[in-house]
Amino acid sequence: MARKAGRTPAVTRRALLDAAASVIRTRGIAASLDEIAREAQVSKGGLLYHFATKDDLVRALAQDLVEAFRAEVVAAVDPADSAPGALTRAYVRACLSSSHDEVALRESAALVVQLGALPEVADLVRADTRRWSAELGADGLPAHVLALVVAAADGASAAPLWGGAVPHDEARALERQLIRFTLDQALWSHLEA
Amino acid sequence: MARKAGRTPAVTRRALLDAAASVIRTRGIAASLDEIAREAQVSKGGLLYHFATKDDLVRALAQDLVEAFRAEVVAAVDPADSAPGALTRAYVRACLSSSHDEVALRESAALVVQLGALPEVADLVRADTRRWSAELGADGLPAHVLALVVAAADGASAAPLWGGAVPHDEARALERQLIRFTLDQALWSHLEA
DNA sequence: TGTACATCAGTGAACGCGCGTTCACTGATGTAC
DNA sequence: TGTACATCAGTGAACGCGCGTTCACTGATGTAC
Repeated sequence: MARKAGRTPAVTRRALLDAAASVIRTRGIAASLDEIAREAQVSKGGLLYHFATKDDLVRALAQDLVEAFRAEVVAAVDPADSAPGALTRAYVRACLSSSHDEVALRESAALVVQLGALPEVADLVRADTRRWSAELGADGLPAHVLALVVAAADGASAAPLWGGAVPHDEARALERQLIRFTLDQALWSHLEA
Repeated sequence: MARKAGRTPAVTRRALLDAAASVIRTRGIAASLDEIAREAQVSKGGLLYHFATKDDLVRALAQDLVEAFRAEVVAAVDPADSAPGALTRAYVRACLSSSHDEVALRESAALVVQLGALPEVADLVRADTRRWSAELGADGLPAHVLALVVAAADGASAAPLWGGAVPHDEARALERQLIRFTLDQALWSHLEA
Protein backbone atom coordinates (compact mmCIF):
# COMPACT_ATOMS: atom_id res chain seq x y z
CA MET A 1 0.00 0.00 0.00
CA ALA A 2 2.44 2.62 1.18
CA ARG A 3 2.08 6.39 1.39
CA LYS A 4 -1.53 6.34 0.29
CA ALA A 5 -3.34 4.01 2.63
CA GLY A 6 -6.87 3.00 1.69
CA ARG A 7 -6.04 2.29 -1.95
CA THR A 8 -4.49 -0.95 -3.09
CA PRO A 9 -2.06 -0.81 -6.03
CA ALA A 10 -4.59 -2.58 -8.23
CA VAL A 11 -7.14 0.12 -7.47
CA THR A 12 -4.60 2.84 -8.23
CA ARG A 13 -3.80 1.16 -11.54
CA ARG A 14 -7.48 0.94 -12.40
CA ALA A 15 -7.92 4.62 -11.48
CA LEU A 16 -5.02 5.53 -13.77
CA LEU A 17 -6.53 3.64 -16.71
CA ASP A 18 -9.92 5.23 -16.11
CA ALA A 19 -8.36 8.66 -15.83
CA ALA A 20 -6.39 8.08 -19.02
CA ALA A 21 -9.56 7.05 -20.85
CA SER A 22 -11.46 10.08 -19.66
CA VAL A 23 -8.71 12.63 -20.26
CA ILE A 24 -7.70 11.27 -23.68
CA ARG A 25 -11.35 11.14 -24.72
CA THR A 26 -11.71 14.86 -24.18
CA ARG A 27 -8.23 16.23 -24.88
CA GLY A 28 -7.04 13.70 -27.44
CA ILE A 29 -3.93 11.58 -27.56
CA ALA A 30 -1.81 14.67 -26.91
CA ALA A 31 -3.07 14.79 -23.32
CA SER A 32 -0.16 15.00 -20.90
CA LEU A 33 0.76 12.49 -18.23
CA ASP A 34 0.41 15.34 -15.74
CA GLU A 35 -3.26 15.75 -16.54
CA ILE A 36 -3.92 12.04 -16.38
CA ALA A 37 -2.07 11.64 -13.09
CA ARG A 38 -3.88 14.62 -11.56
CA GLU A 39 -7.24 13.19 -12.65
CA ALA A 40 -6.34 9.92 -10.93
CA GLN A 41 -5.11 11.75 -7.82
CA VAL A 42 -1.60 10.38 -8.18
CA SER A 43 1.68 12.16 -8.78
CA LYS A 44 3.26 11.92 -12.21
CA GLY A 45 5.99 9.77 -10.68
CA GLY A 46 3.33 7.49 -9.25
CA LEU A 47 1.80 7.01 -12.68
CA LEU A 48 5.21 6.11 -14.06
CA TYR A 49 5.67 3.56 -11.33
CA HIS A 50 2.69 1.65 -12.75
CA PHE A 51 3.34 2.39 -16.43
CA ALA A 52 7.02 2.93 -17.14
CA THR A 53 6.33 4.89 -20.28
CA LYS A 54 3.48 6.74 -21.95
CA ASP A 55 3.30 4.13 -24.68
CA ASP A 56 2.96 1.51 -21.97
CA LEU A 57 -0.04 3.31 -20.54
CA VAL A 58 -1.69 3.79 -23.90
CA ARG A 59 -1.13 0.19 -24.91
CA ALA A 60 -2.61 -1.05 -21.64
CA LEU A 61 -5.59 1.24 -22.11
CA ALA A 62 -6.21 0.00 -25.64
CA GLN A 63 -6.05 -3.61 -24.49
CA ASP A 64 -8.41 -2.81 -21.66
CA LEU A 65 -10.98 -1.26 -23.99
CA VAL A 66 -10.77 -4.06 -26.53
CA GLU A 67 -11.34 -6.60 -23.79
CA ALA A 68 -14.20 -4.58 -22.33
CA PHE A 69 -15.99 -4.58 -25.68
CA ARG A 70 -15.52 -8.31 -26.06
CA ALA A 71 -16.92 -8.86 -22.57
CA GLU A 72 -19.85 -6.63 -23.50
CA VAL A 73 -20.70 -8.80 -26.50
CA VAL A 74 -20.30 -12.03 -24.57
CA ALA A 75 -22.65 -10.68 -21.92
CA ALA A 76 -25.17 -9.83 -24.63
CA VAL A 77 -25.38 -13.40 -25.93
CA ASP A 78 -28.81 -14.85 -25.26
CA PRO A 79 -28.23 -18.33 -23.75
CA ALA A 80 -31.64 -19.46 -24.99
CA ASP A 81 -30.78 -18.48 -28.56
CA SER A 82 -29.45 -21.46 -30.49
CA ALA A 83 -30.30 -20.34 -34.02
CA PRO A 84 -27.50 -19.45 -36.45
CA GLY A 85 -26.29 -15.91 -35.88
CA ALA A 86 -26.52 -15.85 -32.09
CA LEU A 87 -23.12 -14.18 -31.72
CA THR A 88 -23.91 -11.69 -34.46
CA ARG A 89 -27.10 -10.72 -32.65
CA ALA A 90 -25.11 -10.18 -29.47
CA TYR A 91 -22.67 -8.04 -31.44
CA VAL A 92 -25.54 -5.95 -32.78
CA ARG A 93 -26.99 -5.51 -29.31
CA ALA A 94 -23.62 -4.47 -27.88
CA CYS A 95 -23.06 -1.97 -30.67
CA LEU A 96 -26.51 -0.43 -30.56
CA SER A 97 -27.76 -0.70 -27.03
CA SER A 98 -27.55 2.60 -25.22
CA SER A 99 -29.07 1.08 -22.13
CA HIS A 100 -26.46 0.72 -19.43
CA ASP A 101 -24.25 3.69 -20.03
CA GLU A 102 -25.76 5.83 -22.78
CA VAL A 103 -22.70 6.80 -24.76
CA ALA A 104 -19.72 5.33 -22.92
CA LEU A 105 -19.27 2.32 -25.15
CA ARG A 106 -19.45 4.29 -28.36
CA GLU A 107 -17.09 6.89 -27.00
CA SER A 108 -14.73 4.06 -26.23
CA ALA A 109 -14.76 3.09 -29.89
CA ALA A 110 -13.72 6.62 -30.76
CA LEU A 111 -11.03 6.40 -28.13
CA VAL A 112 -9.59 3.22 -29.57
CA VAL A 113 -9.39 4.89 -32.95
CA GLN A 114 -7.52 7.81 -31.42
CA LEU A 115 -5.09 5.42 -29.79
CA GLY A 116 -4.58 3.73 -33.15
CA ALA A 117 -2.16 6.53 -33.95
CA LEU A 118 0.45 4.42 -32.17
CA PRO A 119 1.55 1.56 -34.42
CA GLU A 120 1.65 -1.02 -31.65
CA VAL A 121 -1.90 -0.17 -30.70
CA ALA A 122 -2.97 -0.31 -34.33
CA ASP A 123 -1.54 -3.83 -34.51
CA LEU A 124 -3.35 -4.85 -31.38
CA VAL A 125 -6.66 -3.51 -32.69
CA ARG A 126 -6.13 -5.09 -36.09
CA ALA A 127 -5.53 -8.46 -34.46
CA ASP A 128 -8.74 -8.12 -32.49
CA THR A 129 -10.64 -7.18 -35.64
CA ARG A 130 -9.37 -10.31 -37.35
CA ARG A 131 -10.53 -12.34 -34.40
CA TRP A 132 -14.00 -10.84 -34.68
CA SER A 133 -14.07 -11.58 -38.41
CA ALA A 134 -13.23 -15.20 -37.75
CA GLU A 135 -15.72 -15.66 -34.93
CA LEU A 136 -18.57 -13.88 -36.69
CA GLY A 137 -17.71 -15.70 -39.91
CA ALA A 138 -18.27 -18.99 -38.10
CA ASP A 139 -21.62 -17.89 -36.70
CA GLY A 140 -23.70 -19.66 -39.32
CA LEU A 141 -25.04 -16.75 -41.37
CA PRO A 142 -24.62 -16.39 -45.15
CA ALA A 143 -21.73 -14.07 -45.93
CA HIS A 144 -23.79 -11.38 -47.62
CA VAL A 145 -26.20 -11.14 -44.68
CA LEU A 146 -23.36 -11.04 -42.16
CA ALA A 147 -21.53 -8.33 -44.08
CA LEU A 148 -24.59 -6.11 -44.24
CA VAL A 149 -25.54 -6.54 -40.59
CA VAL A 150 -22.04 -6.07 -39.22
CA ALA A 151 -21.39 -3.04 -41.41
CA ALA A 152 -24.59 -1.40 -40.17
CA ALA A 153 -23.80 -2.17 -36.54
CA ASP A 154 -20.29 -0.84 -36.95
CA GLY A 155 -21.52 2.27 -38.71
CA ALA A 156 -24.03 3.08 -36.01
CA SER A 157 -21.53 2.56 -33.22
CA ALA A 158 -18.86 4.58 -35.00
CA ALA A 159 -21.16 7.51 -35.73
CA PRO A 160 -19.93 9.51 -32.71
CA LEU A 161 -16.54 9.59 -34.42
CA TRP A 162 -17.84 12.15 -36.86
CA GLY A 163 -20.29 13.70 -34.46
CA GLY A 164 -23.29 11.77 -35.71
CA ALA A 165 -25.49 11.07 -32.74
CA VAL A 166 -27.96 8.28 -33.50
CA PRO A 167 -31.09 9.12 -31.49
CA HIS A 168 -32.05 6.54 -28.91
CA ASP A 169 -35.29 5.34 -30.46
CA GLU A 170 -33.75 5.21 -33.92
CA ALA A 171 -30.96 3.06 -32.52
CA ARG A 172 -33.51 0.64 -31.03
CA ALA A 173 -35.38 0.48 -34.32
CA LEU A 174 -32.18 -0.24 -36.22
CA GLU A 175 -31.26 -2.88 -33.68
CA ARG A 176 -34.63 -4.62 -34.16
CA GLN A 177 -34.26 -4.49 -37.94
CA LEU A 178 -30.78 -5.96 -37.93
CA ILE A 179 -31.78 -8.75 -35.58
CA ARG A 180 -34.78 -9.61 -37.70
CA PHE A 181 -32.42 -9.69 -40.65
CA THR A 182 -30.32 -12.42 -39.07
CA LEU A 183 -33.45 -14.51 -38.44
CA ASP A 184 -35.62 -14.06 -41.52
CA GLN A 185 -34.45 -16.55 -44.14
CA ALA A 186 -37.00 -15.33 -46.66
CA LEU A 187 -35.12 -12.03 -46.71
CA TRP A 188 -31.80 -13.76 -47.27
CA SER A 189 -32.77 -15.28 -50.58
CA HIS A 190 -34.49 -12.10 -51.63
CA LEU A 191 -31.16 -10.31 -51.27
CA GLU A 192 -28.92 -12.90 -52.78
CA ALA A 193 -26.75 -11.55 -55.57
CA MET B 1 6.67 33.18 -57.10
CA ALA B 2 9.98 34.12 -55.56
CA ARG B 3 12.91 31.97 -54.57
CA LYS B 4 11.35 28.82 -55.92
CA ALA B 5 10.49 29.50 -59.50
CA GLY B 6 8.29 27.00 -61.27
CA ARG B 7 5.83 26.64 -58.43
CA THR B 8 3.02 29.11 -57.86
CA PRO B 9 1.99 29.81 -54.24
CA ALA B 10 -1.28 27.98 -54.83
CA VAL B 11 0.63 24.88 -55.89
CA THR B 12 2.87 25.12 -52.84
CA ARG B 13 -0.16 25.41 -50.61
CA ARG B 14 -1.72 22.37 -52.25
CA ALA B 15 1.55 20.46 -51.84
CA LEU B 16 1.59 21.35 -48.15
CA LEU B 17 -1.97 20.10 -47.63
CA ASP B 18 -1.21 16.87 -49.48
CA ALA B 19 1.99 16.39 -47.51
CA ALA B 20 0.13 17.02 -44.25
CA ALA B 21 -2.49 14.44 -45.20
CA SER B 22 0.08 11.84 -46.09
CA VAL B 23 2.33 12.40 -43.09
CA ILE B 24 -0.48 12.62 -40.53
CA ARG B 25 -2.07 9.49 -42.00
CA THR B 26 1.03 7.48 -41.25
CA ARG B 27 2.51 9.18 -38.18
CA GLY B 28 -0.67 10.45 -36.56
CA ILE B 29 -1.64 13.91 -35.41
CA ALA B 30 1.65 14.18 -33.48
CA ALA B 31 3.56 14.47 -36.76
CA SER B 32 5.83 17.51 -36.69
CA LEU B 33 5.70 20.51 -38.98
CA ASP B 34 9.27 19.67 -39.92
CA GLU B 35 8.25 16.32 -41.39
CA ILE B 36 5.32 17.83 -43.25
CA ALA B 37 7.40 20.68 -44.66
CA ARG B 38 10.15 18.30 -45.74
CA GLU B 39 7.62 16.05 -47.47
CA ALA B 40 6.32 19.09 -49.36
CA GLN B 41 9.87 20.23 -50.20
CA VAL B 42 9.43 23.52 -48.36
CA SER B 43 11.22 24.89 -45.33
CA LYS B 44 9.41 24.95 -42.02
CA GLY B 45 9.31 28.73 -42.29
CA GLY B 46 7.75 28.42 -45.71
CA LEU B 47 5.01 26.22 -44.33
CA LEU B 48 4.31 28.79 -41.64
CA TYR B 49 4.08 31.49 -44.25
CA HIS B 50 1.04 29.68 -45.70
CA PHE B 51 -0.40 28.42 -42.42
CA ALA B 52 0.47 30.69 -39.53
CA THR B 53 -0.04 27.99 -36.98
CA LYS B 54 -0.26 24.21 -36.79
CA ASP B 55 -3.93 24.43 -35.88
CA ASP B 56 -4.43 26.53 -38.98
CA LEU B 57 -2.93 23.83 -41.14
CA VAL B 58 -4.93 21.06 -39.54
CA ARG B 59 -8.15 23.01 -39.80
CA ALA B 60 -7.54 23.72 -43.48
CA LEU B 61 -6.77 20.06 -44.08
CA ALA B 62 -9.95 18.92 -42.37
CA GLN B 63 -12.02 21.35 -44.41
CA ASP B 64 -10.30 20.17 -47.56
CA LEU B 65 -11.10 16.52 -46.85
CA VAL B 66 -14.70 17.21 -45.93
CA GLU B 67 -15.16 19.12 -49.17
CA ALA B 68 -13.43 16.40 -51.17
CA PHE B 69 -15.83 13.79 -49.83
CA ARG B 70 -18.82 15.96 -50.65
CA ALA B 71 -17.52 16.46 -54.18
CA GLU B 72 -17.05 12.70 -54.44
CA VAL B 73 -20.69 12.08 -53.58
CA VAL B 74 -21.94 14.80 -55.91
CA ALA B 75 -19.90 13.28 -58.72
CA ALA B 76 -21.44 9.89 -57.96
CA VAL B 77 -25.01 11.12 -58.46
CA ASP B 78 -26.55 9.50 -61.52
CA PRO B 79 -28.19 12.31 -63.52
CA ALA B 80 -30.60 9.84 -65.10
CA ASP B 81 -31.74 8.66 -61.66
CA SER B 82 -34.88 10.54 -60.61
CA ALA B 83 -36.30 7.99 -58.17
CA PRO B 84 -36.40 8.77 -54.43
CA GLY B 85 -33.04 8.05 -52.82
CA ALA B 86 -30.80 9.23 -55.65
CA LEU B 87 -28.49 11.13 -53.29
CA THR B 88 -28.39 8.20 -50.88
CA ARG B 89 -27.34 5.91 -53.70
CA ALA B 90 -24.55 8.33 -54.60
CA TYR B 91 -23.50 8.36 -50.95
CA VAL B 92 -23.37 4.58 -50.93
CA ARG B 93 -21.33 4.50 -54.11
CA ALA B 94 -18.87 7.07 -52.75
CA CYS B 95 -18.47 5.16 -49.49
CA LEU B 96 -18.04 1.74 -51.06
CA SER B 97 -16.45 2.24 -54.40
CA SER B 98 -12.80 1.33 -54.35
CA SER B 99 -12.51 2.09 -58.01
CA HIS B 100 -10.50 5.24 -58.55
CA ASP B 101 -8.06 5.14 -55.71
CA GLU B 102 -8.43 1.85 -53.87
CA VAL B 103 -8.12 2.98 -50.28
CA ALA B 104 -7.46 6.71 -50.37
CA LEU B 105 -10.98 7.82 -49.64
CA ARG B 106 -11.42 5.49 -46.71
CA GLU B 107 -8.07 6.43 -45.31
CA SER B 108 -9.21 10.01 -45.53
CA ALA B 109 -12.13 9.16 -43.30
CA ALA B 110 -9.70 7.80 -40.76
CA LEU B 111 -7.67 10.95 -41.10
CA VAL B 112 -10.62 13.19 -40.38
CA VAL B 113 -11.30 11.23 -37.23
CA GLN B 114 -7.69 11.71 -36.16
CA LEU B 115 -8.00 15.41 -36.76
CA GLY B 116 -11.16 15.45 -34.67
CA ALA B 117 -8.88 15.55 -31.64
CA LEU B 118 -8.83 19.33 -32.12
CA PRO B 119 -12.09 20.84 -30.89
CA GLU B 120 -12.41 23.28 -33.77
CA VAL B 121 -12.05 20.46 -36.25
CA ALA B 122 -14.57 18.38 -34.35
CA ASP B 123 -17.04 21.26 -34.65
CA LEU B 124 -16.41 21.55 -38.36
CA VAL B 125 -16.94 17.82 -38.88
CA ARG B 126 -20.04 17.80 -36.72
CA ALA B 127 -21.52 20.61 -38.76
CA ASP B 128 -20.86 18.70 -41.96
CA THR B 129 -22.45 15.58 -40.49
CA ARG B 130 -25.57 17.56 -39.64
CA ARG B 131 -25.66 18.84 -43.20
CA TRP B 132 -25.51 15.27 -44.52
CA SER B 133 -28.31 14.24 -42.16
CA ALA B 134 -30.48 17.03 -43.47
CA GLU B 135 -29.77 16.38 -47.12
CA LEU B 136 -30.11 12.62 -46.91
CA GLY B 137 -33.20 13.03 -44.77
CA ALA B 138 -34.82 15.00 -47.62
CA ASP B 139 -33.94 12.36 -50.19
CA GLY B 140 -37.35 10.72 -50.22
CA LEU B 141 -36.64 7.42 -48.47
CA PRO B 142 -38.51 6.15 -45.38
CA ALA B 143 -36.50 6.90 -42.26
CA HIS B 144 -35.93 3.27 -41.28
CA VAL B 145 -34.58 2.39 -44.72
CA LEU B 146 -32.33 5.43 -44.81
CA ALA B 147 -30.95 4.72 -41.34
CA LEU B 148 -30.05 1.15 -42.23
CA VAL B 149 -28.45 1.99 -45.57
CA VAL B 150 -26.44 4.94 -44.29
CA ALA B 151 -25.26 3.04 -41.21
CA ALA B 152 -24.03 0.19 -43.40
CA ALA B 153 -22.27 2.53 -45.83
CA ASP B 154 -20.66 4.38 -42.92
CA GLY B 155 -19.61 1.16 -41.27
CA ALA B 156 -17.99 -0.20 -44.40
CA SER B 157 -16.13 3.03 -45.09
CA ALA B 158 -15.01 3.36 -41.47
CA ALA B 159 -13.73 -0.21 -41.25
CA PRO B 160 -10.11 0.80 -41.95
CA LEU B 161 -10.25 2.73 -38.69
CA TRP B 162 -10.04 -0.50 -36.75
CA GLY B 163 -8.01 -2.30 -39.36
CA GLY B 164 -10.96 -4.07 -40.95
CA ALA B 165 -10.27 -4.28 -44.65
CA VAL B 166 -13.44 -5.00 -46.59
CA PRO B 167 -12.34 -7.11 -49.58
CA HIS B 168 -13.01 -5.55 -52.94
CA ASP B 169 -15.64 -7.98 -54.21
CA GLU B 170 -17.41 -8.01 -50.86
CA ALA B 171 -17.59 -4.22 -51.01
CA ARG B 172 -19.14 -4.36 -54.48
CA ALA B 173 -21.68 -6.93 -53.30
CA LEU B 174 -22.61 -4.80 -50.31
CA GLU B 175 -22.91 -1.77 -52.55
CA ARG B 176 -25.34 -3.62 -54.84
CA GLN B 177 -27.38 -4.80 -51.87
CA LEU B 178 -27.68 -1.36 -50.35
CA ILE B 179 -28.67 0.23 -53.65
CA ARG B 180 -31.32 -2.43 -54.25
CA PHE B 181 -32.56 -1.67 -50.76
CA THR B 182 -33.22 1.96 -51.64
CA LEU B 183 -35.21 0.88 -54.72
CA ASP B 184 -37.22 -2.15 -53.65
CA GLN B 185 -40.40 -0.90 -52.02
CA ALA B 186 -41.58 -4.41 -51.26
CA LEU B 187 -38.65 -4.72 -48.90
CA TRP B 188 -39.51 -1.46 -47.17
CA SER B 189 -42.87 -2.61 -45.93
CA HIS B 190 -41.45 -5.99 -45.01
CA LEU B 191 -39.07 -4.23 -42.66
CA GLU B 192 -41.41 -1.68 -41.19
CA ALA B 193 -41.48 -1.75 -37.41
C1' DT C 1 13.97 51.60 -71.98
C1' DG C 2 16.27 51.57 -67.61
C1' DT C 3 16.12 52.25 -62.63
C1' DA C 4 14.22 52.39 -57.88
C1' DC C 5 11.19 50.60 -54.84
C1' DA C 6 7.58 47.55 -52.84
C1' DT C 7 5.77 43.18 -52.23
C1' DC C 8 5.37 38.30 -52.43
C1' DA C 9 7.03 33.87 -51.17
C1' DG C 10 9.81 32.10 -49.07
C1' DT C 11 14.77 30.58 -45.94
C1' DG C 12 17.07 29.00 -41.89
C1' DA C 13 18.85 29.97 -37.37
C1' DA C 14 17.45 30.77 -32.70
C1' DC C 15 14.33 30.71 -28.80
C1' DG C 16 11.53 29.01 -25.18
C1' DC C 17 8.25 26.13 -23.28
C1' DG C 18 5.98 21.75 -22.35
C1' DC C 19 6.30 17.28 -21.66
C1' DG C 20 8.24 12.54 -21.05
C1' DT C 21 11.64 10.52 -18.35
C1' DT C 22 15.09 10.06 -14.54
C1' DC C 23 16.37 10.03 -9.95
C1' DA C 24 17.11 10.57 -5.11
C1' DC C 25 14.36 10.11 -1.50
C1' DT C 26 10.33 8.43 1.74
C1' DG C 27 6.63 6.45 4.55
C1' DA C 28 3.93 2.47 5.26
C1' DT C 29 3.67 -2.61 5.43
C1' DG C 30 5.70 -7.38 5.55
C1' DT C 31 9.31 -10.64 7.18
C1' DA C 32 13.34 -12.74 9.92
C1' DC C 33 15.27 -13.42 14.11
C1' DT D 1 7.29 -9.42 21.88
C1' DG D 2 10.39 -5.96 20.05
C1' DT D 3 13.78 -4.62 16.56
C1' DA D 4 16.21 -4.42 12.09
C1' DC D 5 15.87 -4.73 7.48
C1' DA D 6 13.81 -5.20 2.81
C1' DT D 7 10.35 -4.09 -0.25
C1' DC D 8 6.37 -1.92 -2.14
C1' DA D 9 4.13 2.14 -3.73
C1' DG D 10 4.68 5.97 -4.29
C1' DT D 11 6.57 11.71 -4.17
C1' DG D 12 8.32 15.77 -6.32
C1' DA D 13 12.19 18.25 -8.15
C1' DA D 14 15.26 18.45 -12.02
C1' DC D 15 16.75 17.50 -16.70
C1' DG D 16 16.92 17.56 -21.59
C1' DC D 17 15.01 17.22 -25.94
C1' DG D 18 11.64 18.13 -29.56
C1' DC D 19 8.69 20.98 -31.48
C1' DG D 20 5.87 25.18 -32.52
C1' DT D 21 6.72 29.84 -33.17
C1' DT D 22 9.45 34.14 -34.03
C1' DC D 23 12.45 36.82 -36.56
C1' DA D 24 15.89 38.92 -39.44
C1' DC D 25 16.99 38.35 -43.82
C1' DT D 26 16.59 37.37 -49.15
C1' DG D 27 15.83 36.59 -54.06
C1' DA D 28 12.54 36.81 -57.57
C1' DT D 29 8.62 39.35 -59.72
C1' DG D 30 5.52 43.47 -60.36
C1' DT D 31 4.80 48.57 -60.62
C1' DA D 32 5.83 53.75 -61.02
C1' DC D 33 8.29 57.10 -63.19
